[in-house]
Amino acid sequence: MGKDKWVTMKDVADLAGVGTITVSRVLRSPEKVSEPKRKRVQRAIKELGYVPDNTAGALSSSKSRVFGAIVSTINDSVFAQTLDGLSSTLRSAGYELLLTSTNYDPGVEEDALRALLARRPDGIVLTSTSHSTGVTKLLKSVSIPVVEIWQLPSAPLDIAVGFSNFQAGYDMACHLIDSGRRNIAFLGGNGLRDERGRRRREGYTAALGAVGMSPVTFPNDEQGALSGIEIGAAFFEGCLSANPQIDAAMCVSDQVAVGVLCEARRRDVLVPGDLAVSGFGGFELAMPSGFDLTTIEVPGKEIGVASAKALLDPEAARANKIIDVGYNLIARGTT
Amino acid sequence: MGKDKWVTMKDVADLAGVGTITVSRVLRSPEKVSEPKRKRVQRAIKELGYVPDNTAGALSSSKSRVFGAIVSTINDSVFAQTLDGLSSTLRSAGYELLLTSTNYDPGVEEDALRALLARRPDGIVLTSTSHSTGVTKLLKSVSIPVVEIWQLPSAPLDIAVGFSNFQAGYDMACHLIDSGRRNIAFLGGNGLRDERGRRRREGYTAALGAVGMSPVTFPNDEQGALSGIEIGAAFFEGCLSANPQIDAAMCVSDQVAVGVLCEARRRDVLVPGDLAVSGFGGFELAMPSGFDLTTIEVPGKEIGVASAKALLDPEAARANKIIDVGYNLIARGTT
DNA sequence: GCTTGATTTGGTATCGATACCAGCGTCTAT
DNA sequence: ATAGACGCTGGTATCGATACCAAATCAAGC
Repeated sequence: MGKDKWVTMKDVADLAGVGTITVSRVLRSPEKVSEPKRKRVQRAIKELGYVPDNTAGALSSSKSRVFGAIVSTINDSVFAQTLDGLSSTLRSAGYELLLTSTNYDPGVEEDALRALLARRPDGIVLTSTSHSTGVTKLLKSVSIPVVEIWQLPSAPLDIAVGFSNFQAGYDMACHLIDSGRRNIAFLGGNGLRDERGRRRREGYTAALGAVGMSPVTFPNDEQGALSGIEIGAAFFEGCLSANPQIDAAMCVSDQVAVGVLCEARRRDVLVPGDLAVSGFGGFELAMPSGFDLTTIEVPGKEIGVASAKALLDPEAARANKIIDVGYNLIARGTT
Repeated sequence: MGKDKWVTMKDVADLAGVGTITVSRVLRSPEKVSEPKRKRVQRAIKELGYVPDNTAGALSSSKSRVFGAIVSTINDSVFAQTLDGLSSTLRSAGYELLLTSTNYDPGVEEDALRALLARRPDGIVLTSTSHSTGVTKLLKSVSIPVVEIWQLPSAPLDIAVGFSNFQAGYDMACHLIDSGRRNIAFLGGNGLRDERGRRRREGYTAALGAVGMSPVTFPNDEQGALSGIEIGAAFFEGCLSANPQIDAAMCVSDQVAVGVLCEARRRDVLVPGDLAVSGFGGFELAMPSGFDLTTIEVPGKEIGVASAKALLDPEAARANKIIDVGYNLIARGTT
């Protein structure tokens, strides 16, 4: 498998006839090196196929040029967009991303964080907002920027980028109420693990309360293990057949909403005539050429890009600590 | 902001009254340290809140305990599953994952690879299979395991984990032919960037050729910029209205298939009566409670897990170099 | 009691880059 | 002509952990 040894900076320096520090400068601050030497060093780098060792650089400069990210799951298109924005913005600034997922298990967050900190990252991105005391303590003892994303916490540890899930839930419920619905059920978002979904549900409850309506409860309300689309389908069994007065299904996600829509078609329930349906996320299938689903579109990629900027220039970001990227309620054919 | 200095191994050693090397051993090979000292060291670690510095460790042991991954895009549910499997398997073995995406731009692959190599990873995972000469040269000059995933190359650089997209396309086309379809169109997978989709299309062409049928071509066949669901919807404009004899739409992905299904409903085209539809990927919406879509289910997570195992034990994996995880053709209601 | 061998422990050099500081040459101002 | 300033360059110490080797400890066997 090729040679076992890496070319070092010294090799390059010797070939170019300069000191190692000059090679280092050519890479990190070329403007400080005279034209002829710079050219010579660059030629030597190319000739030897030199790839610098950033771990060594990190040790001596205590700047790792790496950022760490802890996400609840990669396997969700909205997070994926965020990671995409984060990773490409960081990379074009010469930084790398260390990725860890907790799979919605808060117990592993501290371990994951320790493992990340062991790489001495220049900053950290977290998706969850309620942390164990161990995690909070670790984060506070560290002097690097910490960015919490997606759910805006009331008191950010350092910097937060996202939007209010509560407000989004509130707005969507208002939209359904305004369009004449009177018996609105909320589907999903009751698992302990999905904090963001729970907030949306809370917003829904609050909006109903504000106009004197009360949430529709139904037995089959605990579907932790089901996938989004199955929750949507199961809704008809547990809820609609028992509570035929329900005229709107406000879903915690587009996936759940699509599950509802698929099952509605099978049962000849008219949407939006008999039942209004709304989603959350703004993913591809909600578009007019797909399900034409009323949903809340979240700027996932923008969250990633904004977080990256916050990491790269924490001082500027700390000026207003909370960066609200907002969301768009898009009313379409299903309501 | 907290304090600016990290606790070092020496601090722990001093508090516990041992040498630094003993602390190192407690962390890396506890069984080599006597019970009392081990306990003492562990208490000191806890008391000081010591977090080891792996960059320093990497430098002296030349083992970074980090693996690098270069993917075409994070923003695709199948890759996300793979990354999930990869990252969780690696993490439970004490390794971390450095993630980079190329956004399907082969031009950035070499840069991304150089950046990864600068972190001296213990191994690398790549999604694409056709690399530039620069990339190939770099990978060959390196003595770490290189795992190519998803598309199985004919001659792997080192280790490959995935399945044959060609064969999958072939099988699906056969399924459609066997169920009596005679005019089968292939949708998508014609972009230059999506190599895996192209292979599926090639399998389709080959299967048709084997029974003396020829591919259905249609004008609107170049939809590089459209999203999957839009390609599916556009199909009706560019193809079906002009070629009404078409009786099957074999789609490069589940997303495209869903686009076709949504539009078919709008136009009252009967599925599978007038038109058979098949997808690829086996994602959530293809399930019976969703679209009940005939599709090819790919074990995305398993690819991630198998790659992780290959990285962790390259010698074992090199025994058969190509690890075919296979796929499942699931015939459902749309064909 | 003393040797042998296994086990446990610590000192020191080392990994590859960068920080810091000193030295050199060139240029300008006096 | 000389002093001071500035741009460029290189030597050496350093970052924090681990490898390597040697020393110390302990148990068992004669």
